[in-house]
Amino acid sequence: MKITSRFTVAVHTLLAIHRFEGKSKTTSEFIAKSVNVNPVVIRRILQMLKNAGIVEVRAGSGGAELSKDPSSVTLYDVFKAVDSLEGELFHFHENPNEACPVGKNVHKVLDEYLENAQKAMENELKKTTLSELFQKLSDIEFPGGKTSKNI
Amino acid sequence: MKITSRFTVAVHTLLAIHRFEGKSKTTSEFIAKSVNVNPVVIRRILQMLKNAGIVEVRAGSGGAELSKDPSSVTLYDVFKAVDSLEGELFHFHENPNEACPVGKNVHKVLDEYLENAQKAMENELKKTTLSELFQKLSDIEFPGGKTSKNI
DNA sequence: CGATGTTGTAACTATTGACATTACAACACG
DNA sequence: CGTGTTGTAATGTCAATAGTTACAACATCG
Repeated sequence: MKITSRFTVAVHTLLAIHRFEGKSKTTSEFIAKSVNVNPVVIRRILQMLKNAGIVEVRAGSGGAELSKDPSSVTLYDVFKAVDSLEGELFHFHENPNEACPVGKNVHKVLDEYLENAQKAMENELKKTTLSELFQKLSDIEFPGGKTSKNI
Repeated sequence: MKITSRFTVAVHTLLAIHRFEGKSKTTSEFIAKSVNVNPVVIRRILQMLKNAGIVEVRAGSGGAELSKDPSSVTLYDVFKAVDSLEGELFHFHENPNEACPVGKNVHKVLDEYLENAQKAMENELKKTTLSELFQKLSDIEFPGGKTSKNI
């Protein structure tokens, strides 16, 4: 029914990695405290982000960092990395009756529109990059912009 | 993770009600056979569609029919009627740590973008009306258009 | 090189929500 | 009135997420 919280946890994780870069070692435990979930959940998500080439994770020594320019990573990339809808956002009932003219054709009638709806959502996510999010967090934290990294 | 199959079942139901109008009594059992689910599932969905003012259901005598002009009912209306996301498509982790600058502000940073993504999807669904779907089903069933109702 | 802290991952549990199913009272209409 | 249907509650089943424990593999520091 809803999209997993993995997605927002992943974004939260990336925000934390950036925010505390050079300030704290961003271990799974550290991030877990900020998100308020079990560290294993963070490790699992870090793995998915790693597989998507978005972060580097240091086994042993601990901590994670971005492995891409944040202006080249969109919310969509993060979404795809962790929330594998395996393609489909909408969930079709499995076995419509092929002997019925409606059951036989529902897919042909509907699929196109459902696809478009999903794509509209995904395209919207593609509009936002991590660097925008970092900037926004910074703006919220330091309204004057004094301590912003971007001066 | 995914959107309930209730949505596609509901559309299927509406297609069936229209397709068999005047030809068969569209009881929950009849529709259930086309969709291939339990009749109770159809009754529940018919209730939700009724509450949304989209259909009339005849208790006792049986059957259901559209109570609105199909050109005024969009996929979005159906979606809202049966798949109560209670607002949110995306699912936020519950209790981010307020003591952490990231945990304290994730919502402020992210909400706007998530909302926009959901709205993009919903707006896409608003573009399609039931009458378009009926027409499309008819076109698929009767490619020549001979038996189409719209001659 | 060994102690320490961390990741990577498996295994198990708890919880949640959708859907299936059974059952039956309320109801409409011939 | 009898039949077939809806409306709805109660219960069962199943899949997926997330929580938790546990531990081997690994990196780094002293």
